[in-house]
Amino acid sequence: MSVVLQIKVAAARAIKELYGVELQLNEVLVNATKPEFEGDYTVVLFAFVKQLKKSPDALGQELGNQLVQQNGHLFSSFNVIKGFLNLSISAGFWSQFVHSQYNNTHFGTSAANGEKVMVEYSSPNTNKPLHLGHLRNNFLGWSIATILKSTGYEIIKTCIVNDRGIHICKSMIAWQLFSNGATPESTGIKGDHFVGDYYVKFNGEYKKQVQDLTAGGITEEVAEKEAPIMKAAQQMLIDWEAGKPEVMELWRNMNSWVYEGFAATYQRIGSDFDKVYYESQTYLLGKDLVEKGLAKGVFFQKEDGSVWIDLTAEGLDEKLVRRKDGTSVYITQDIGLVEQKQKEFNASQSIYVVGDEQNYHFKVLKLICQKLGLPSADGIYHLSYGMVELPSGKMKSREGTVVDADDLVTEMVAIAKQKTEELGKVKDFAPEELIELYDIIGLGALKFFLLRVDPKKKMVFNPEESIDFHGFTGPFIQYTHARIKSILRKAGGSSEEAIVSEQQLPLLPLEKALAIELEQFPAVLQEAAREHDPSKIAIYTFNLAKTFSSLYAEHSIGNAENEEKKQLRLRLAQLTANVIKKGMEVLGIKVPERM
RNA sequence: GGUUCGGUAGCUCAGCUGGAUAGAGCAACUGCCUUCUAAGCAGUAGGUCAUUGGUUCGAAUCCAAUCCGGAUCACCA
Repeated sequence: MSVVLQIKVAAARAIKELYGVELQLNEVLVNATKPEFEGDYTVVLFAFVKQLKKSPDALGQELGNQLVQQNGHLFSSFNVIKGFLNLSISAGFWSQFVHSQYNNTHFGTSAANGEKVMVEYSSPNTNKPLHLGHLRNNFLGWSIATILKSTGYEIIKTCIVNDRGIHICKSMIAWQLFSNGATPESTGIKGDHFVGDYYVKFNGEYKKQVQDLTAGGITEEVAEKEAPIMKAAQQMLIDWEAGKPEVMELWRNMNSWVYEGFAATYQRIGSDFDKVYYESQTYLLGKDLVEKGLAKGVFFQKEDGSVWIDLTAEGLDEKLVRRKDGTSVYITQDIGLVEQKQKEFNASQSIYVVGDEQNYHFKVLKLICQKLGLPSADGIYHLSYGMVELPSGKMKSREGTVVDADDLVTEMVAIAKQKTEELGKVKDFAPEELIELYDIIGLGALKFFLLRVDPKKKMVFNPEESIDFHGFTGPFIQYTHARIKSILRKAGGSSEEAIVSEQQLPLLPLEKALAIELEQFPAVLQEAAREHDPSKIAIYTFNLAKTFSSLYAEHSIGNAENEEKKQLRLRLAQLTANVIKKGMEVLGIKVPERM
């Protein structure tokens, strides 16, 4: 049980005993004490003043006395200022905490709770390579899955690949027209980029054809429909749906090139999936659910035969679920996939990591599933995240302002190499160790940069300024970890025999600050899991590293004043390294032993 | 227009279940490497928390209105 929780419990009990008033734990407000005052944690009393008909000062004195008397192991003293009861936690408590946890590499994590959660993320299109937006998605998805895993959930990571539709046909047509049979192998271009190039070529040619047609006096609207290359793409989609052999073969070929490219990128950035769904195999799902919905009266049919759901009572619109020609729409597939996942995995929660532009879609999806009575409907959770924008605004593929994922990763690793070489601290590393280190640092900087921001918020990436390696960054935290490891190596680790004197030495302010922060890690991890928010971990881990750095600069750890201090500090350092490692691990970031 | 998310230091962001004098990082400036890694530490400077009103012991935080910006409201996916 965390210290904050212990304080709440103790305070609620004391108030009950003193005044006979029963309080809920969440009615007791406990904050960290401001540095200018004496104490570690503060109970805010104003809320009780009216209810208990006591002055804040009298209440504080009585409550403080009661708490210290009854919880001598926890509290050493208290003071009351205005309506704030400042409590000092006893030095013995913190030492005991450090000495009991320093070697616990699972500190903060929870045992399996038997609950199963699906996390769907990444969801690429097979007509273009991954870009910066996908990176945010992948890092978020992987991280939230790992956070949930470390708090006791069983995780199934999934990905739905958008491998069919008109956009795929566009790249296919362009390849037929312009490639002369070129392949990734023959050109040496990574498969996903190779196919993406033909998608771009399609758009270039399409634009040209529309211009030519409008120059001939046709309106733009008609020209867009009549452009031969667009008609060819549409015909190809029809042929694909009909299963025409040569189209299918081309489709399979081009997709296999893309998958090869994706696999390399995923491997590089550390994304992986337990189950991959392909839209080509799921796009017909959900058709029977339309019938079921009609029978249940959840859906209704219009005169032209199209099928709808009326969500006006929920403040939304009428939403189409089947076209008049009998083909299904996007959301119908998604409903079908909800049912499919439920059959396969029967998870209690299903998290979709998808951009906030689809907020409305997921609201509708969940509502429809609930109305259809699908058992997993209530477990649908849209982890909605904001776009990554450039200083000039949104990234636009048409304007060539998309930041490519592979390029960015390569650049980050190159910068990591350059900075490391400038510092010249790892000259004794073997070549392959250096390559690994540059990867760890470059990717660490990138992942931390994208995960340190609240997922809900859109964020800005400026390609002109490279991502920082100082301050609130991944490399700073990695560096802190490497320093601790260096100390521990030199000290030969802390000894197994704890040296704890009878009368606890008071902790120095920085030692105590570090202990307090370390003790909060399990609660932070829980909170990040509950709120689906990795940035909580990023911020916490950074602050922890900062506190350690202050201690490091102020007090010697390996050569402390005496043996007891030395053991305490070594163990504080070791616990800090463990927590940094775990915190970074759930963000998908590795920490080096040296850098 | 409806719905919805946001607006905090020059820049990027914390803080938002109401609590003490609003915090970091970057950029700027000042110190600190003959003792554990200076990718660091200590410090200075930088704020009308978009605006107005309300709720109350107390508001960046809650409510209302207004202004600004994004997303969305497809027989696209």
